[in-house]
Amino acid sequence: MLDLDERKVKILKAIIQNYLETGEPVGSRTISKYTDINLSSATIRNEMADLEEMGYIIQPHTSAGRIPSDKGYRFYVDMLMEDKVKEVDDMKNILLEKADKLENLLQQVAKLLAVNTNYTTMVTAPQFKKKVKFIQLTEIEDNQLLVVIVFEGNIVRNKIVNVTASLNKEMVFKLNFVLNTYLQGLDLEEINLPVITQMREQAGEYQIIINDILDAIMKSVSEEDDMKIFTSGTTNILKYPELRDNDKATELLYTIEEKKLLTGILQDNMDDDENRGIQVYIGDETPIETMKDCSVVTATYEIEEGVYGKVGIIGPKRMDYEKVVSTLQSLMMQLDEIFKKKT
Amino acid sequence: MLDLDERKVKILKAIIQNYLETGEPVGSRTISKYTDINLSSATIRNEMADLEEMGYIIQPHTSAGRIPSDKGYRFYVDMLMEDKVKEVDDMKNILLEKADKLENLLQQVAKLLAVNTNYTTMVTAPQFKKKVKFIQLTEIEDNQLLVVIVFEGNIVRNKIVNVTASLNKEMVFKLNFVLNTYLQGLDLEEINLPVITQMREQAGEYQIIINDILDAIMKSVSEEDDMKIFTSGTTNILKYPELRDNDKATELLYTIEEKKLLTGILQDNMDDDENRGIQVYIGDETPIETMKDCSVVTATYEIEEGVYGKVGIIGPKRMDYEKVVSTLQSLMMQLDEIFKKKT
DNA sequence: GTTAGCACTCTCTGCGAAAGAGTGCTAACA
DNA sequence: TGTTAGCACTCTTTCGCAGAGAGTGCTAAC
Repeated sequence: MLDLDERKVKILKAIIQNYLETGEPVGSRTISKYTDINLSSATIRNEMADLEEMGYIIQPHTSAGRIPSDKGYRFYVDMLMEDKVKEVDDMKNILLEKADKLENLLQQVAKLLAVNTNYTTMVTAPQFKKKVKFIQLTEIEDNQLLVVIVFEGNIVRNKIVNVTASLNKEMVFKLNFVLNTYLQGLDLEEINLPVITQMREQAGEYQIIINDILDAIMKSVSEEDDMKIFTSGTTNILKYPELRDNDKATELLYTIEEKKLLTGILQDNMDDDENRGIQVYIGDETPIETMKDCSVVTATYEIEEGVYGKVGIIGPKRMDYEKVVSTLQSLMMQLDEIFKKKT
Repeated sequence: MLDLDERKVKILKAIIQNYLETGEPVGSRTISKYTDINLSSATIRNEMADLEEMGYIIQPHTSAGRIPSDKGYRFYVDMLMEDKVKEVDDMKNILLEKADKLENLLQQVAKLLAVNTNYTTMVTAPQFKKKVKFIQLTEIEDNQLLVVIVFEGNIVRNKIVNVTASLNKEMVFKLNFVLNTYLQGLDLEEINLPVITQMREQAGEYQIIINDILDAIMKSVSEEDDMKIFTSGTTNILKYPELRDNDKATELLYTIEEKKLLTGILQDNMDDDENRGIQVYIGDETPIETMKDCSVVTATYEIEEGVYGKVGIIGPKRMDYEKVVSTLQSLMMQLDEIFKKKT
């Protein structure tokens, strides 16, 4: 990687930056004229030939300028990017105003990011810890039970359960008591057969219902758990001619609509401690086939100790990495503040 | 409208059907050869000239065949369509399996329809009656209150409220009692100042919290109420060359992504009794500007007495109206069954 | 090591010719 | 009088080709 002398680096940087702006292949003349590198186009040409041989840039055809290769972008992202510390519009206020419910907040985050960056964005809901805080049963009809479950972190889920037996207050009271006694503080994984058997015994005559309720609990979690992903700015993709072409755009849009297909890149290595920062996937580096012509930048946010979600931005390979990265950094900080305040 | 003799009608129908299939302008020769109308192309040409003059068909340019005008489509939809009573794949079973929660069910409906028709689909959540069935407060932290509201029709909403005062069991109990006494059975519109004042008086020292809670109730309704719309098959639009072109596709996709923009066509005249059936909007007839080159077919479903939602299908003007209409009809019947069973 | 110069390559644009499709009109036919 | 065959005409689409433009690689000179 360090086989580049200073001049080559300068030229490479100039090529990439120019290409990021224009999206057109960059010729030697452009570099020699419009940068502070005072060399003739011929010299630049020689250097460019070298850079191409080394794989940092590519010539679409013989008589065109050069465009960065994936390797070139990689080098740029790793070594050349300057930290634009410019404070991005602070979104915090807008976010706090609009969003009281987590879902809405995340949707808003996606939208704000999309508007700010002009790329497509995606946000996953955090994978909350499934520790039961308490459970509350309420009778709503003679044979219908409303089950409200509050998990650690104040995640609330509710579900209506139809029971076969006819209900009465005593029964509901007892069930409430039993359920809470046994399940409070338990992780979902900890609700195993021994616990269930014990509860059954305690419940006495009502034990048939216990099953129904446990079912509901499990379902209500796994259901939402199948990865809620919020997206925004889908159509931004069509703003970039290199993606708009052919059927690539269609495939891409389809991938984004079928949100499940995005998990590949958003779930990727959430547990790996190293990958908590900002990650950049360039072209082929992406785990998602249909995004081979794109770059994706992801970041991890933390809602509270140990509860993570991800934010991602999808754009053309020539995306404005600096802006995207700094915007994400800024966003992460602001989200941190929001969540800390909330707790 | 009845200025068309039988032969003209036959020819018009042939033109439209052919165009629906191919998407290409239809020439006189095609009609004379590939239909059971035994006339020479010359005769057909004469008739076509007439039809054009009357506004049913259009010539994109002098030496091209004819394509239907909006008026032509309208005539076709109103007069010529045959009821394909063919039973469409019964979706009921798939639906019942997959969807226990209303939201999921509606999302599934959208998806199924999209897959079945190859068009873009949208489904609105039903506008439920906002009659309070009961309210339940639970203390989850020292200064946090979980408010669960169940509305008529077993729609459940929950919200966490931060209160300034520190809570205790007595307080929560009393508030629960007061709220339920006063609000049960009330429509949200009926919660007016007198009621609120009375409640305040009853609540005594806790009256500050009452406001917070009422706020939460109102918010939790209006929030979800801002029209949940589910869409699916967005990218299907790109399958039709006449829409794929230019920036029209982009605009369309944008309209669909910004689901709020769809309310124009989905909320339209829900109260009008006449419009409960299946409605077809052709080209300019649509209330949504960006869909001028599309046709939209909507249908109204009824979840229970007086609670309606809409289903819509967006496609090119040359959409397969017969199939779409019959699919929707079949879907409506199946939804009816599902909802009746549920209640 | 740098640069000027030049031949070379490739793409893009515009243009005209040719092909193809379909029409409208006229004249003949039943 | 309605239907049809025939033909000239119009318009689009396709193709090839020439010329312009952009950029290169190489060579030779500085």
